[in-house]
Amino acid sequence: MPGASSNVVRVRFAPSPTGFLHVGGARTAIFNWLFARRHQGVFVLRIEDTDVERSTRESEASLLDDLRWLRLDWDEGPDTGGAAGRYRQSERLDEYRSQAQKFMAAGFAYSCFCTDEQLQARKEAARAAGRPPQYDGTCRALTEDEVEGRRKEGLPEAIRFKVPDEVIRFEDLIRGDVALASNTVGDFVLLRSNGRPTYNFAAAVDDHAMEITHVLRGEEHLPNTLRQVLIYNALGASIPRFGHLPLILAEDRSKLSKRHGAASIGELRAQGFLPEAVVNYLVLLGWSHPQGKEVLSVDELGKDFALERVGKAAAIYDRKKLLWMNGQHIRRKSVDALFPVADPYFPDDIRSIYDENGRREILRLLQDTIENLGDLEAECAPFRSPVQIDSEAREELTAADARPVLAALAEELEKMGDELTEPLFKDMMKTVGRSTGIKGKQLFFPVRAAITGAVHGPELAGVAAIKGRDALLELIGRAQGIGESTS
RNA sequence: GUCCCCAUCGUCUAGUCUGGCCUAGGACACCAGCCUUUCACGCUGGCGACACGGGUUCAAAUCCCGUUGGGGACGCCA
Repeated sequence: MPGASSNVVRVRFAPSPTGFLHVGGARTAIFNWLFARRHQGVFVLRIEDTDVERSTRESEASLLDDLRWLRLDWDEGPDTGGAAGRYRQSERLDEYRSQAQKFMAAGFAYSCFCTDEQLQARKEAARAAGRPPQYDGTCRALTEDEVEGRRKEGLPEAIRFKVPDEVIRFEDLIRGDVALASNTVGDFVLLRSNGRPTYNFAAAVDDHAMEITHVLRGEEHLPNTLRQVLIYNALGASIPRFGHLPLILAEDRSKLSKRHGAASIGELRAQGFLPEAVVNYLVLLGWSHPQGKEVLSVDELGKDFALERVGKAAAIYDRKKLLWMNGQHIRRKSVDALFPVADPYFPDDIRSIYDENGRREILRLLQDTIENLGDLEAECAPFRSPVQIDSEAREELTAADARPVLAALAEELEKMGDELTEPLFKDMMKTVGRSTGIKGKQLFFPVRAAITGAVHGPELAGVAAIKGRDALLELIGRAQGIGESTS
């Protein structure tokens, strides 16, 4: 595919399949995806599984799964094929090996036979002496004979890049002019002694082979960018544009990592966050809409997103605002659009009591109150069977006014046909109020307590209509029993 | 330790490039009130920041320098 260059924007998201997708990675993926969208470009998904020990196919599968859930569709990737053919680095080993050989031949790289122990010892010594713990170039000076000798001894052989002494300058899409001195890094490994490439080598070789035009990634990669540019130079290739995104930090201001609670996308999904809310929230960590809009649809984001409005300062991940954002998106959806995604979050007992229409009605009632779909579990309490009566509700049922109110309501219910609607229930309550002379909270609390088991909850008439006459009569009967036994 | 990056309300941010319109705007959270039979939703209001010190300038949140603070990177991890 080299040679097929054109002006299309090509970006990539290149996770390593060593764990779950987490908000930091997701944010990087989102920015790349949005950038591709905005420029009618190509979004490439590449799997960086060069670490044999830690990479797993399960992680890869869950990564793709989370990406799909976020609706970040890729144009080229491990499952789609594409111009580059292979999008897993483990399937591209021949590329890295042959490139490493070319570097050796051209004098850009050399063999290294240092052992882990030696490396470790020198690193500690350097640290103790207050020097940066970089590779000291021991094997750089090896003669051809010495190299041959070590090979014959069967020593493990790695290939290191001969870092030239120079200053790399480039215009970062987000941070502006960046100058990085190559003497801040030692001769780094290109090919491990097990024949696998390291991250920096594989990433640079692939970004070049896949004709990536813009590399958007977290700021922690700035030192890697230096190494990768050096490789690009050795390749004789022109470098892509780089943009280093500000980091997402945990509440304690350290880099957000797996230890920091529910920061994995999978968990957010399990808890009932909507993908559009997660995307919306994460984009706002570092980017702001030109008109200051906050609640945005994915389409709006795709239309208005631009790197120019991405800031440089790290941002702290705030779950409270994510929750608020999620509530906003839940409320924006029509019940019909929300139902398919919300339905799996109904607890099993509710599912067995109410059919699809029943659950849809419950959702309609709860849509304005919940912050995430996981709240459905708790908010469904009034609809469970049997209804649990909490202590506050119990107190209401033993109040003096409870007995006449409940009796009158039961009487009204007995008189009606079987179709109980919200307006009908409201009328009944009016009638009960008139006949008993009780009004306001004294009128409503006992009824609420009897039919929902709590003094707080969704709109009473709505609950009543969903439950229906027979269930109501039964609940009232039970409540009357409680009122009498305790009074 | 060395190198690099960053710096506006507790948090996300607008404003900074192109100094004056900034007695610094919005959002989350928090507090109060309203709405409501309740909780929530919603609405209204309140609290709350230009890290500090020097310059430059008629004028600085905005430009420059320093200090402090925070973060990241220094792997045969990515």
